[in-house]
Amino acid sequence: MPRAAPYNPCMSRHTRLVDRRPPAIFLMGPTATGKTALACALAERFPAELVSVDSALVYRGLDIGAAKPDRETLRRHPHALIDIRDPAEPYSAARFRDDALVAMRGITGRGNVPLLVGGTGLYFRALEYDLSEMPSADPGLRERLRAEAEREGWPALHARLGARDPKAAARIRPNDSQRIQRALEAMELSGSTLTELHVNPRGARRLPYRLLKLALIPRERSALRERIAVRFDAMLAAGFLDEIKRLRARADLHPDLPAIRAVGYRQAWEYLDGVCSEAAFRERAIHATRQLAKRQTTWLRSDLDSRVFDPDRRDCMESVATATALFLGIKNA
RNA sequence: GGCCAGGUAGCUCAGUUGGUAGAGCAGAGGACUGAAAAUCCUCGUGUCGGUGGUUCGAUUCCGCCCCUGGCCA
Repeated sequence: MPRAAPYNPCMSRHTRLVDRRPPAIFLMGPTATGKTALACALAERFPAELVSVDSALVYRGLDIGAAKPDRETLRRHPHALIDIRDPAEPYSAARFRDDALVAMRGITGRGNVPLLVGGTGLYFRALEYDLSEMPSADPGLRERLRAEAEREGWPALHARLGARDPKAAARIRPNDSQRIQRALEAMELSGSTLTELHVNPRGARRLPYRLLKLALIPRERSALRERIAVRFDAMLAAGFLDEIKRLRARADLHPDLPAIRAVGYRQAWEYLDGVCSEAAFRERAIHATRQLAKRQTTWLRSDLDSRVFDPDRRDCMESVATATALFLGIKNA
C-alpha cells in the first residue's frame, strides 16, 4: 500500500533552495480594498514592477468608473496591461496570459520582480496554471448560437451539448448561456468535445516563476460595503457620467460589449437610456459592485496556497512588506 | 374630526373562498478553461400593526385602538 509522504513544512524551504525560477508576486483582492496603494508602496520598497490583472482596466476610456489608477500614479508607478485595448475590442483570459508573460519576461530581464496586482480571478488562474489548447472566440458563430437560443431557449442548446458531450453537460447548468455557447462553439470549431479539449494537459506550461501569492480578504465585509458606496459617490462627483457620455457618443459601442458590461458602466448606460431613475442607477451600481466584490472573494477563498491578509487591519501594509522581504530574501527597508 | 385605501421577510409587494404564508430585489455561500467587472447554482419562521370577539381553529370574518397615505371638513 503506497503511502503519501507526510506534509513537511520544511519541504518548501528545501525546494526553494533548489528552485532556480525567478520570483514573481501576486497581489490579489476584491475591488476597493486598496490594492493599488499597496502595490505602489511595495514598488517603492522593493525592486518590483507592476502588471495589472484586471479585465476592465485593459480598456482605454474606462477610467473613473473602473477605479483605474490616476495619471500621476501611473506616471510614478507604470502598470503593464492597462489601456491596451479599445472598448470595442473584446479581450480574453488567453490573451491576458500571453501579454502578462511577455511583460513578466521584460521585468525579469531588467533584474526586477514582476508584481501582478488585480482582482480578476480567472486571469490569475489562467496565468498560473495555463489554459487548455482551444479555438478562440468566433463572433459570427456566437451570434448564430445566440439567435438559436432566442428561439429554442438555452436548455435546448444544453440538451444538444449533452448529446455529444454528456460530461460537459453534467457540469454546465441548462441556463448557463455563456458556458453552453462556449462549449458548442469550441466543439464546432475544433471537431472535438469540450471534455476532449480539456484533457490536453492543463498545467503543462505552468508559470515559470516561483510565486508569492498575497490575498487581501476583509475579515468582515461591512466596511468594504460602505467603502464601495462612498467610492461610487466620489466617482459620480469626479464626472463618471461625463465619461459614460463620451463613450456613448461613439456609434460603435453598445451594451453587449464586455467593456460596457463592466460594473457601473452597464447600469449607467441603462440610466442614460432612460430605463431607471438616477437614484435607482446609483443603488444598482453599488449593489453590482458589492456582488462583484463577493465573487472576487470567492475566487480568493478557493485558492488555498495564498497568504491571506486583512486590508482593514492597520498593520496590513507592514505584514505584506515583511512577507515580501522574506520571500525575496531582502532585508525589509 | 369624517370618509376611503393601506399596514405581511431588510425593501417593494402577492396570497390565504378561515387550517399560522411566497415572489422579486437586497443579503449570504458556492461554481468558474479565449466575454470573467461575465455567466450560473444554492439558501426564505416572518409577534402577517395591536387588542378583544365569533370559531374546533383567525394573518384571513367582525368590533375597538394605533400608524401611514389620500380626499373632505
